[in-house]
Parts: sequence; C-alpha cells; structure tokens
Amino acid sequence: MADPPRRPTMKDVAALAGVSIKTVSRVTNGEPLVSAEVTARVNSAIEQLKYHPDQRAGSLRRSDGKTGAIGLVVSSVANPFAAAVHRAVENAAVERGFGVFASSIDDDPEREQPTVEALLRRRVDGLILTTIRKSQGYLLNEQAFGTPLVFIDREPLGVDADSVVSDHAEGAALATRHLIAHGHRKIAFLGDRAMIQSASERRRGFLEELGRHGIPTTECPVVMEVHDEAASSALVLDLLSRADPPTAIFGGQNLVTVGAIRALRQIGAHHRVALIGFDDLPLADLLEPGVSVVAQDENAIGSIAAERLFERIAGDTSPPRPRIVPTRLIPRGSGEIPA
Amino acid sequence: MADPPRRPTMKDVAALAGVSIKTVSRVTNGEPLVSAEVTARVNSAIEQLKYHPDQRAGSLRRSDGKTGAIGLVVSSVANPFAAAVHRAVENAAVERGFGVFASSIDDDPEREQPTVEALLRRRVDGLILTTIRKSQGYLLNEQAFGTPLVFIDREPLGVDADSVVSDHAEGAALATRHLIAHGHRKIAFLGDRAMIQSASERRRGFLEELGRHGIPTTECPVVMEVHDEAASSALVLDLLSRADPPTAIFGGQNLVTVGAIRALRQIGAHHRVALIGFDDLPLADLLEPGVSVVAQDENAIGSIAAERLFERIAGDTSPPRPRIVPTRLIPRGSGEIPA
DNA sequence: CTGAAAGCGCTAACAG
DNA sequence: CTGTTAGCGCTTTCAG
Repeated sequence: MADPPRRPTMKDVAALAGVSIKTVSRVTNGEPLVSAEVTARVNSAIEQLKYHPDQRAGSLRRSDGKTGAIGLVVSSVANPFAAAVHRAVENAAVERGFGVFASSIDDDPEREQPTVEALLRRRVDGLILTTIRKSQGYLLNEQAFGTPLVFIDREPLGVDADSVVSDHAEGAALATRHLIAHGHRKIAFLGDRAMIQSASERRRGFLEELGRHGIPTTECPVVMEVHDEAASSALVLDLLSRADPPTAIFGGQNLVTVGAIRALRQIGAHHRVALIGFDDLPLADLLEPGVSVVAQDENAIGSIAAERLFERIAGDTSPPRPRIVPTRLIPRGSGEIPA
Repeated sequence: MADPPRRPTMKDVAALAGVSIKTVSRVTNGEPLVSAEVTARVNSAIEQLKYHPDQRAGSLRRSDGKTGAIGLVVSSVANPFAAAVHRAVENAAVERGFGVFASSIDDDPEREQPTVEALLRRRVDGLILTTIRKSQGYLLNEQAFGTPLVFIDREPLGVDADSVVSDHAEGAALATRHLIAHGHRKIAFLGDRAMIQSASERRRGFLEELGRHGIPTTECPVVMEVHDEAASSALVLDLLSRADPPTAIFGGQNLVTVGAIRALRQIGAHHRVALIGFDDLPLADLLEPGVSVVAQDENAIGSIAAERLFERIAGDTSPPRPRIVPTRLIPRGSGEIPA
C-alpha cells in the first residue's frame, strides 16, 4: 500500500508561505499584528495545503489549557428525554465553539465512574452529569483542579456543585392533586427504581399530597422498582384484578406509563380508570383518551445547565446553586376520568 | 481567589514513586517490562495523587496519532432516528475505548462543512456522516490523509467511501404495493425536501411501483418539500377537500405522517382514508387505527456503520462498499383500510 | 528491566 | 510587525 500523504502542519504552511511558524499561528488565531500582505500569503498557503490546525496540540500548550470539549453523561442518548437535553446542550456548546462528548450509562451505578473517568482523560473543560451512584465524592479532586460540574435531573451526593433538576416532587403532587380533584381516593403509584433519586422524589410528592388531603396511604398501592413496560403492564393487570382496585393510576416514568396504557387497553379499562404519567409521550394527544401527563422542560434543563457550565468555565466562582425547573400538567383526557 | 491546585502530571507521579517518567508511562500503558515491585509503587503514587493520564498529550506523540474519538454528524441528536443510530454507534465505540462527538446540522447544507471541519480540527479518527450538501468533495483531502469516512442514510456524492443506507426506494415500493393490494389507485405521496436524497429515493420507489401496476401517476398527487407537521396537515386537508380525493396517503417521513394523522382525525377520516408512513412512530400501535409504517432498522444502521468505520481505523483498505439495510412493513390497521 | 534525550504540533514569552 | 526559543504532557528511540 502507498502510504497516505502526511497531513500538513503549521510548519508546512510556514515553509510554503515563506514565513515563520509563529506567524502562521497568529493568522490562524486571528491575532491582529500581522500585515495584510503576509496574512493573505499565509491564507493562500493554508488553502492550498488544505491545512486544518490541530486543536489538540494547540490546547496542550495554550495557557488556559482548554480543550473546547465538554462531557455529557446521561442514561441513554436514545432516550427522548436525554436526547432533548443533549440537543439543548449542543446548541449552547456550538455557539461557543465547543464540542460535546455524550455518554450513556443506562442508570448503571457500575458504569458511572469509569465513564466519567474516560471523559476526564480527554480533559473535557466541564461536565454535565446525570448520576446514579450513591455518591459523587470521587469527583471532589477533579472539581478542585478546576473542572466545573453541573448535575442534571438528580442532585449530586457528596459534592457541592450546581444542579438543574425538575421539581419532581411538586410535579407528582400536581398530578396527584388533579386526580384527587376528579374524585379519586384509590390511586396507584408505579415508580421506577427507588435508588434513582428522581423516582423517589416523585413518590415523595405523591405521598405528601395524599397526606395533605387526608387520604390514607393504605388505600393507595405504591409500587417501586418498575423499570420497563412489561413489568408495568403486568403490575397494572394484577392491581386491577384485585378486590377494591384503584380507580386511578400514576405512571412514574414514561415506559411505565406506556405499560399501563397497554394494560388498560387490554382489559378495556382505558375509559374507566384514570391515568396520569410523568414525562410527556409523543403522540399522547392522539390516543383515545388522550394521555394526561406531567411534562418536564428538557430544553430548559439542557440550556440552563449548559449556560451555568459555560459561566463556570469562563471563571465564575460564585457559590453553587441548585436550580429548579418547573414541570407542567398537560390534561388530555385520561387524567380527567372521574372516579 | 486561591488558585486551584495544579492537576498532577506523569512527572509528579514519577517523583512521588521515585522512578523516571518513562516508567510511569510503561505502567499506565500496561507495558510488560516493569517489575512487580515498581509497578506497585507507581500505582500507589497514581492512586495517591488521583492521577489521570492526559489522553490528548499521549495521542499527540503516539506513533499512530489516534485520538480515540470519532465524529458523528446527523440531522439532530434529538431526532428519534438519529438518537437510535447514535446509541448504536456509541455502543460500538465504548467497546473499543473510543468517544463519540455528535453534531446536529438540521439538514442545513450551510452547516455541513463547518461542522465537519470542527470535527477535523479535533483530529477525530473517523467520521460517520449524514450529509445534505450536493457534494462531499471537500472531504477528498481528508480521506487521502487517512481519515475513514462512512456515510449513513444517504450516499455520498463526489467521494468514494463506505455507506450504510436503508433501502428507501424499496421500502416505499413495499408500502405502495401494500396499498395497491388493498384496492387503492388514488394514493397521495407527501415527501420531504427533494434535495434530501432519501426523500427523493422514496418518491422514486413510490412512482416506480405505481408504474409496475400500470397506475397513471396523474391520479396520484405527489407533493415534495413537506418538512413539518403543520405543512403536512394543511396539505392533507386540502387534498381531501378536492373533487376525487385520494383514498390513501403515504407519509414520506415521520413528521409528515403525524401531520397527516392529525388532519385525518380532524375531519373524522381516519377510518376511511388509508395511511402508511415511512419511519416508525412511538405508540403508533396504540392509536386508533394503529398506524402502519415502513420501519428502518436504526440499530443495524448504526452498528454496521460503526463496525465498518472501526475496521477502516484498524487499517482495512479494501474497496469501499455500499451497504443496504432492509426496511420492513409493519401493518397495524391504517394501511389495511380498503379503498 | 530502567532511564535520558528528543520531539509530536502548537502557543507563550520574549526579542528584534 | 515578525521571528526565536522554550515547553505543554506525553511516547518514542535508544542507551545502559
């Protein structure tokens, strides 16, 4: 095989333009103190050689040491919630000439730290994280070295850092209040794994709202660790087959809600049993009945988190703040079915 | 402000362990010729200092020059199709210790080249691209320098490179045949922008299938440049209000299909006018009637593209091949409504 | 088995 | 306005 031609370096450009390498550097970085004539010659050499500066080499030497990349850790880039957040983060990054390394950890505590460390080896300038481990203490050193951290969807544990999360408890309370207002007292709550902070926050909001209305929790089945559609379907079928079944269901997460919809359809109960889900669903308004949900504002979460991160990267050292993003209830029919 | 402590380097580790910097390098790279005793001492120093090697510096000097990152260019990381592809690519990358830089260009030809060049400045080891420009000739040099390129969803123009695309024309033909088999002869085709290769391929498949059955295309309205839900809805309402309206609709893309669904509902025609969409929709099976679609295999597209790219990165220099991924028709009700 | 010297491609700090 | 020298953090090469 013929060896591929070597990629041109600044040196090659300098040689072709008949200037020093430093002058080329000045031109590529848009530094002002270069004559128009020389600038033109350098640019023409760059053009001719199809030269693209090596950002990695530049960042290594540059005084601020910035790589121009940030890391984003989410459950999965394929998850609609995370994908929407990702896009909002990317928009903010592109504006500033930054790139985004996104990593999926599937809510697996084992994968959190190795994934973050891979990002750290790449010397990302900052990290936006959806975490799942009991503690993020392993990030303390990194934070001390000056890498800004912004946590999304869940508060950090063992680290003092900025966070941007939906008001999970309040959102759940909102939905619960809505169901109660429609006459329900026997409401089943189906939650994701309790170790996922947002899941237990939602449960808390649910239970507290019941308490505020004096509804005994004994009438309301609360089941956690429901992580996928199939488990949710099976559970709903079971709950509804019992004596004195719930008249309303609260799906603690999108897959759980979908599982519940399927189960209700299967036994023809979708016009009889009320349903509200946490997290919006595409096409939810086109189902019969429309699926009422508590929606998170993914775009706000992503862009607020990114803004905060870039402020930190730019040198802001004010005390970390938690930032709460409101949720909103979208009534579409299923949540308005009376008891 | 107190300056943040400096991040430890290999030198610091070497000093603490009382060895040379090269020995530390040997340990972090798992090179074999280091005594167990020294290895232990070095590891303990690494541990103590919370040292993480700088991959960027390493890659700069390393003989193969690999950065361990690949670039992925898609329409939008928030688009479900792209997000699923992204995840498949990420899985393949993680297995090999690679990171993925994903960039969204929103099918905007103006943003394609700058976005790709940003990736090139980061010296990604390879690129997986969904392109939109008329030509990708600007990548010829880069390809000559040895950066492998794999195109997905659309064939490259002006570059000879690997590609992984769905059989858009055949998928469209499949759907068309299905509608014809259910007695339809007046079928409307609503396509995305004709400049998007996959969109015009789908149109081609549609028209060719009509031809095979001797159906005059004059009876079948073919409208391109339908890019969003609202435009699609308006168009469907218009088409159905004409004299001699179509009895079936083929939605050339997911947003278009959703727009069509809304329009059909709005005038109560969803049980009367047949509908098939290209691209699957979440919850499509729960609508009334279920939405029949031609589904692409995003996971296969992403993983085949990534496999190919990593083979190239590993040195494979066999001639580039186009790779066709089959689509499949999922009948759910809406596509089986008779004429 | 270990270390010293050189240098990847670039920018910083200074000279001229 | 332009060039020279040094060196970012690491791996390579080659010598012990």
